[in-house]
Amino acid sequence: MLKIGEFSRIVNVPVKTLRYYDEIGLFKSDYIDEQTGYRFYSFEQLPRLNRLLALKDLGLSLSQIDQMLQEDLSADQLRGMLLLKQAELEDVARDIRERIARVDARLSLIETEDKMPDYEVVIKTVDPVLVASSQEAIPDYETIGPVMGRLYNGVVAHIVKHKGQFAGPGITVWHENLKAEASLPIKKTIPEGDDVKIRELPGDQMACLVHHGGFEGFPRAYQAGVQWIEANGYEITGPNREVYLQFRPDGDPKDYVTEIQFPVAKV
Amino acid sequence: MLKIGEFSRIVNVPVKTLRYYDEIGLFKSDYIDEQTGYRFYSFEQLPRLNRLLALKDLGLSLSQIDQMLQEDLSADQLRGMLLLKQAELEDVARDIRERIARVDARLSLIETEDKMPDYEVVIKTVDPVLVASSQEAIPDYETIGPVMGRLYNGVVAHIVKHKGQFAGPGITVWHENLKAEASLPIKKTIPEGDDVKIRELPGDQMACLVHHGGFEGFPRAYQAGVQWIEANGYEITGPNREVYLQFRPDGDPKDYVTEIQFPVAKV
DNA sequence: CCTTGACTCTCCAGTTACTGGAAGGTGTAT
DNA sequence: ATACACCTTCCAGTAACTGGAGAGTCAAGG
Repeated sequence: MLKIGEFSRIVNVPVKTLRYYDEIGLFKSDYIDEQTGYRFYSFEQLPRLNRLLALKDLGLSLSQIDQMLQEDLSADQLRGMLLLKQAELEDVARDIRERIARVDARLSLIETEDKMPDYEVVIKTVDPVLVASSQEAIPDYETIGPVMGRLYNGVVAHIVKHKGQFAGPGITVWHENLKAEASLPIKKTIPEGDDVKIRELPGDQMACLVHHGGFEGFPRAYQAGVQWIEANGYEITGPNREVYLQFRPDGDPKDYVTEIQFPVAKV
Repeated sequence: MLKIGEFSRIVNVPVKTLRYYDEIGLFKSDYIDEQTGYRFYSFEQLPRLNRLLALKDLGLSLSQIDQMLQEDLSADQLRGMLLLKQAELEDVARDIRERIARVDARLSLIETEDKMPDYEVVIKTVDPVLVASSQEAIPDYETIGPVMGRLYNGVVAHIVKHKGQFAGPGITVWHENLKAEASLPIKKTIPEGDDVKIRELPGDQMACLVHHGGFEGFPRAYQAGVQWIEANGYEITGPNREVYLQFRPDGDPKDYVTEIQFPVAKV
């Protein structure tokens, strides 16, 4: 019989930890002196503790270990739990690799610009949203402003006409060949019009960045977004969007806030 | 101004989390209605939150992020923190890889034996220990018993003669060519004898396994140890040891408990 | 004007696997 | 007798939330 300190030295597990395992019932002392409360351990307990430690080394949680230490588990059950853990570890490993890549990307940005990047890109999952929208190809860059104004005015008019309820800020979806889809989220569906369609913008994983200020700053923001996507091993999988979080046609462009979203997937 | 729920939807961060960040002072709401206690957020706060989220994506802790969000950090300081994090992530990645290897090894053991292995190997750091020891080459396997008996008796006699204090169970160190060193830990140093030397067994990282029963079972235990060491990417770096945790010459061999230790290093 | 339902608030508890410390009892060597 | 190491229990703290209770707020619909 060994006192807790002696046992601790043999198995190289802190006394506190042994007491903790005792408390949660994972590894009980062999015998407790009723007078003093001293815990005593025996050599017969070594195999169980060693198995416990080996399983802990695999990264299993204490409650999983508790299960695996039950005597009556079949080899198949053991295999199952280990396979599960294996998959989990692979996930974590991938995660860490991606993290390292992101740190590397940020470090090289700091090297070139000598400060934190101007735009922060975050990946988030965007929910599907019901919108009324109208689209049109933009002939050239100068006409973006007027055409967008016309499109949004048309959609607003259509929603108002059918007593629809607005549900959020405007979203422009940029299809190929400079075709812009001006959409406004609505709470419930309403009839379609000649130009105004009702549809659901699909939810997706998006790389998002926020631009503060007028539209003249968009090219730099887009560039930052595309750069990040490339550096972090994603690829663009569909039309990108602009969400006009803060915008009024008569407001000061300095106050505009726009979120630019690119649907992405890991390469 | 946005209520917490609206803001939460835009940034895709749970309301609870925003309140938590507010509480710890990492990301305060812009304004709080004194009447109702409602938190209000503004679009101007988006950049800070996005930077926060981006840094969180790198795996930084909230307190590290808090530091990095200070305005007055130089590019060098930022670089330093990121480099630190990078190194830390590399460590974690290595750790995970080793863990995966251990899980794989155990899975293949289960495949072949259809149950948990008989011997559990754990890596632990063994402290240096002061011993009195005596060594001798063993001519062949049959004579191990008598020779070891003679060696240990000699060491015991020497320690008793010099009034040394025993400090733990006997340890046999197996040097090359079947040379056995019978050592007994002592509390304080004592004079050496003709055959009995005083020395410190070095501390080391050891792969350890515990064998219950008589010495006839040692070959299987050794085999299990060596197998594990190979399968888990370690190599043996010195003479292995046997620690006789429970042993009496006149006892029942079934009750013997021996720990076999191999000094190892990652390949 | 009242009700309903969606939001919001604060406060408390729980999560994991321990770790540290305080206050007090025990065992052994000098 | 007295150090001193060792043992006990109990409480608090860690990181980053998450869940729930109980109560107050707000806007829309009947």
